[in-house]
Amino acid sequence: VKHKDFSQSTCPIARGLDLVGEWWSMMILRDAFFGATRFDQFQKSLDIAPGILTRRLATMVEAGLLERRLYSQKPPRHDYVLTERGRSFFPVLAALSAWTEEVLANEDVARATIDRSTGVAADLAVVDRATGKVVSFDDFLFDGA
Amino acid sequence: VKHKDFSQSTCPIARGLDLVGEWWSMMILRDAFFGATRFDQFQKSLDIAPGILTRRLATMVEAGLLERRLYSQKPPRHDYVLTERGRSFFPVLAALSAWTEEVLANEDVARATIDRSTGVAADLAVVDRATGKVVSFDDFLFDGA
DNA sequence: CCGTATCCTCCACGATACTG
DNA sequence: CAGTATCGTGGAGGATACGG
Repeated sequence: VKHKDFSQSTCPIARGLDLVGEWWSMMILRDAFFGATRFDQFQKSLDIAPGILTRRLATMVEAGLLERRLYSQKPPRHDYVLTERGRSFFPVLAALSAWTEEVLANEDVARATIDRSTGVAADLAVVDRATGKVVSFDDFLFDGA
Repeated sequence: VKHKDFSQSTCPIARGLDLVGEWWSMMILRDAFFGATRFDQFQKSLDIAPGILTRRLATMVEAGLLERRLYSQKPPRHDYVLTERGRSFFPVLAALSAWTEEVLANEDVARATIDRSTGVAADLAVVDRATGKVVSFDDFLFDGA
């Protein structure tokens, strides 16, 4: 029996984490956004055990984030390419990356060690498409109340 | 010895996940954004075991996302309130929430089960503050290349 | 080069009982 | 109400060997 199963949850955050919440998933997506498609590209870049990479790749294909595309008949070889759904996850990763950089900017030690080239964006904001307004926690509070 | 320790990683995504990557962390943040501050508010809302809630709360305080604030001397009682760092995580959660709703909008069964009130935003976009442009994967590709 | 198979470890999480 | 204490488990992740 699975510990956490939120595939039936009504909360979009829980459902989202159900799809990409495993630790390596986001890292694999990051590499995919950077152009990786081959098994060993992911493997070397992430320094991940091959067995667990196989598993993560499989669940992500199942979740519709990646597509397994045959590029060689014999021996059978596959590319793992982002689906539309996977590509649409980009803003989330960008937001996370931007948040971390913002947070670490205040820590002297961390600043020197952060490699911006592995980040995806510098300074991001989330806006409401309808109004064009920046979505902040304070706005959220007002709207919600 | 810890399995995954990316506190020294140079990748902002890995570092970010190191701070909020545990499954319940984001759910706790969600509740905090919705106004929860007391132990049992989180506990009942999330239906989480008290022991693990204690641990998650402690690590999140340690990570600087929450602040433990004494509101009663005897017996000693605490509020868990968002720090500035915690509040600044809001856009990430908003982006994740928006992504999930977008993804599930195409699934008939899911559509009926999603409760928008537990999401944080209807239709969001992530933009670059400097240019005001919407951040998409395709733009990223062009900029990167 | 692209994985699969196997075995192992550890810790996040679950359940429950209990206390000031 | 606001937790602490204890015990148990499954699965994510690790290491390595092997195969087409």
